[in-house]
Amino acid sequence: MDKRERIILAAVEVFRENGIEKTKISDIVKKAQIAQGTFYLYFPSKLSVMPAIAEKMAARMEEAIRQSIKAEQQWTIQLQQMINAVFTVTAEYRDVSTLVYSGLSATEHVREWEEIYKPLYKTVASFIEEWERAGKTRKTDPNRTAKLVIGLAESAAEQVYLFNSFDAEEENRQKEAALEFIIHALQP
Amino acid sequence: MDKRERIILAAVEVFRENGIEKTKISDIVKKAQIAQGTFYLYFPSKLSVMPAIAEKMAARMEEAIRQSIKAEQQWTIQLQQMINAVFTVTAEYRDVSTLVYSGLSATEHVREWEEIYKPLYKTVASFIEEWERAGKTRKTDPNRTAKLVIGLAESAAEQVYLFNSFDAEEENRQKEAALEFIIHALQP
Amino acid sequence: MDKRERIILAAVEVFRENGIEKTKISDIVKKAQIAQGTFYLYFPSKLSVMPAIAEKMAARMEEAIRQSIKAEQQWTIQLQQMINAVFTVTAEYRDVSTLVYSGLSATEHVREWEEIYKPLYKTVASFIEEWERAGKTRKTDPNRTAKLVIGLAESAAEQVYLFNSFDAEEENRQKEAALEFIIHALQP
Amino acid sequence: MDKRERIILAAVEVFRENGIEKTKISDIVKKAQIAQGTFYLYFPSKLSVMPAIAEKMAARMEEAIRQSIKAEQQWTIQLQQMINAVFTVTAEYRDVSTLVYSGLSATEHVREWEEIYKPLYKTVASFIEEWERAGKTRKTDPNRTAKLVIGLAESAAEQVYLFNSFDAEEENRQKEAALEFIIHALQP
DNA sequence: AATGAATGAGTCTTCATTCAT
DNA sequence: AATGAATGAAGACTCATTCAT
Repeated sequence: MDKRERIILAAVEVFRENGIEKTKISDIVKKAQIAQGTFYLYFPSKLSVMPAIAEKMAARMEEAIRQSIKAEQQWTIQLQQMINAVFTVTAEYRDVSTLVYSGLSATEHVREWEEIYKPLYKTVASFIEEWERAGKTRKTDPNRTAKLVIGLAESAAEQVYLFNSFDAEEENRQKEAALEFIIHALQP
Repeated sequence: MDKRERIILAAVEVFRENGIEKTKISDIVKKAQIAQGTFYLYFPSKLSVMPAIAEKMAARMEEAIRQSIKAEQQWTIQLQQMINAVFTVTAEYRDVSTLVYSGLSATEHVREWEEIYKPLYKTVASFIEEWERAGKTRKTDPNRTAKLVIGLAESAAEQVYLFNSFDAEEENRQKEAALEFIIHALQP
Repeated sequence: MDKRERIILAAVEVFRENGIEKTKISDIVKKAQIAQGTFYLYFPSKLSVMPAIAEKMAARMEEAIRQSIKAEQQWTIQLQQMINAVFTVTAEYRDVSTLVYSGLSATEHVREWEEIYKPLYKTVASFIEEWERAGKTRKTDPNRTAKLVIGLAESAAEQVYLFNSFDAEEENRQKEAALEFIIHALQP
Repeated sequence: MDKRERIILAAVEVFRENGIEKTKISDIVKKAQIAQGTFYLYFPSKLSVMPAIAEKMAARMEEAIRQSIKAEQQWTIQLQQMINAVFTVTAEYRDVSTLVYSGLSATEHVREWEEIYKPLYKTVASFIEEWERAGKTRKTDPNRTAKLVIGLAESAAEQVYLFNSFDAEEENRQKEAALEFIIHALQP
């Protein structure tokens, strides 16, 4: 596999296991099964892997949303799928998501964040637009609303995954609460 | 000023300037104008300053909310004040809020997070409870809703302060969007 | 152009720009526009390029002296030409001359130094011999004197080129002083 | 002893033993009997010790000259003492002198070179001035002549110490040749 | 309680060298 | 002969932590 890809995947794993602070580049290369020096052919530092991880995470979320939603479904079902997707990917990247976030803001990469999230926002916005056009939900600025929805869902997911030792029941209650919250927020 | 206090304030500044990763204890003590060794009289490590920062931030938010809200106001006005407070404190702590968040999660301090946020959540929950009891808003689990509301407001605020060079107009539009979103989410 | 030649020329440039210590083989090959591995087909190490550079430099100096001096000229004019030649080539190789010098001495290539300078010394010595034989200058050991003369001229040149931002006036004064110094040193 | 001093002395020894290229900072600190990190409290890099060494060397030479010369001696004896001093110190710092020289030029410290040599030049110039005033030697620009004299003496010394395995006889012949050369160069 | 020079283990980072193409 | 991606040993450098003052 492509070395760059290997590094990113390994970094995600290692960051998750040890946290950013405690992660050594030597850990990453060990997991990626490449030589120490090879890392520096692709990334200049530990933190510079962050944008690449964020990109993967956002892409994953965008894809998860797009794939799980079917055109013929009710909008509330579609919204539910959306929330499920956000929860799933957030779970997958748990700890890491926050770390990535702070890893980005700690560097000069903040600007890239928006760029990275753009496709995700766009996909969600287009669904919301569709709902509004069909009169299912109230008129809003779909782009702004998309950001709010994703922000809310992520925040809800993080509250579950970050602070509670995993608890499927709690996870479901949180999903439901978020769903209900957003449904009410959007319905006409 | 009290040395502990000086350290916390200095840490906030330095974390903001350099990010957690790149912040050295020597940076903090330099900014705090104390000796290297003195740091250890108050904190055992760089990250252990985090809970103290988070505490300050959450307390300020809680206080800002409590102080800006008056009992006789309409619930939507109260909600608006709430959002204003969240935006104000998030702005004040901008980047740092994320850093604190991940700084906490990177260590064993995660548990403290909930403890720290509890008063804030409680205050907001009590307002929501009030609204629900008065029939202004629909019945929910006030505690869970409080978390969703704060999570949404923080997320909305971060989107403004982190990525856009400051823009008062945009800030207002974002506040308004969040307000409207939550009003619809909560109204009966 | 011949790759070996390209490497030598590139090395001179890079050594001058960065100094020996900071020069990487990767810098040399980049400047020479050849592949990293190609370097090793011609030289076993960075420092082993030194003798080749020194050789070029000494050869140029020797040639410059031989070509600029005409048999029928007065000995003082011949000496002046000699000094001019040393100054010209030293300027051309400025800093590098010192670097080469120390680059050679830093390794086991020291022995080669004398070998390399031998033709230059020999040429100068033969002129001095000629002057002495003709009774123009006092009797000395021509070989030893040749080394002193070249050493003095080089040292004088380095003082001009290394430390002063270029200054034609100063250059001339220095040449003149060196000339006068040597004339007095040699005249009967 | 002062740590900075310890580092400089150790560096001279180690540079001499291994050459600059092969010298590790760990070697220097080992010889200086200080911790690795302590080095960086005084010098930012290996090469930045160079100016300090050069300073010591120049100071040593200046002092050796000043101390070995007595006012009542003949000027030729004084000159001889001068040459002896240059030879002695050059021998003491042999290899190192060239390395220091190139170490300086390899960095941005070239400018410092003149600053460092200034006292030495000044001392020699004042002797030459004295000789000229007393009518012992011909009128010149004493400062420029001082540089030529030192340059010649150093160059002569290096030719002995750098390339020949030590040979007392050769050393004396070289000293004598240099002395005679300069005497002729300066006498009226 | 406060200091800050000194420490050295722990990492990062470089870069000469190799080797499959 | 030429290439240049990959290697990993070697060293540079950092920085949390200590402790004598």
